[in-house]
Amino acid sequence: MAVDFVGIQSTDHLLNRMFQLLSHDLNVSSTYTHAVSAFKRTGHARFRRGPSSTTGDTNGPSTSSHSEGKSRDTTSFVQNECFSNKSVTEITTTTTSTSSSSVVSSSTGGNLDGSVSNGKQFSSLGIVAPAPTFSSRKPPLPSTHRKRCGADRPVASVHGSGSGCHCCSKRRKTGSKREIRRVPITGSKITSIPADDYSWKKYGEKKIDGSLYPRVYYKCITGKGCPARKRVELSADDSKMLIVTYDGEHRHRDRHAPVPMSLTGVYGESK
DNA sequence: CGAATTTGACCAGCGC
DNA sequence: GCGCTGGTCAAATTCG
Repeated sequence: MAVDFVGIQSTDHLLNRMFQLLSHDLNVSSTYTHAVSAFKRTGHARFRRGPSSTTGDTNGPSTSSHSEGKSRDTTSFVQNECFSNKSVTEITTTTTSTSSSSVVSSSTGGNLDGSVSNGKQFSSLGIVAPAPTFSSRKPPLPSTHRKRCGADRPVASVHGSGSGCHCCSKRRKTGSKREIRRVPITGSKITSIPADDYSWKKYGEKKIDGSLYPRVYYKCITGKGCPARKRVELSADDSKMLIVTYDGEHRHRDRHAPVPMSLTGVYGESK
């Protein structure tokens, strides 16, 4: 579905426009409104301040540089719906590739996602509302800042997978356990996101080529060093369905995080 | 101040 | 071999 954004001149305008389009599709008007409100008011770092030099940068995204060459990268968006435990279509596969054709295996009430933080975390999943890109953000990091894949590269400390450096283990692993679930978007309140069996921390979000919706990445923080990951995205062929892909196996005994749900998120991860 | 989230940048796998 | 793209990192930001 190609969306023509020509003529959109402000963030509000853009949001409204998106709202109109999406309301058509999803019939989520009230929820979306709610979401937008939340989006505007709450959450951490939802909006970033522009560079200090941008006093009164009402021009919005300085067309300039912001994404330019790499516009494909992350895009912020607004969540509109929450998810219900009911009728979760669970598609389980243990695959070796990335695609997701699959077979329905069961429906467990398993929740999908967002288990971590009372829905805050889910602010990102759902309807895409192209971000109010207010600033150009931080300047490029010095090349020396980044860890490099090489002999001197630290072993995946954050990932905790303990196997290889962070980047060497990040791509399309073949043979790794993968489970794909399709979950309907049926909720009515963005704050009533069901808890998952595990605690997850969002660590990234990416606009996927060919998809209207960004993909959100989570890592398991239930157990220290657990390599399990999951990705959440809206189904391309059915905007009312979410696709939750679990990657890797959990390496801990407890299914639930040993921390109060209110303390979800980064737990023990050091910077 | 710590926790949670956002998001630009980086990097390697993969397709052509 | 090169370019594209998905996956990840981590600084920046905001809120409780």
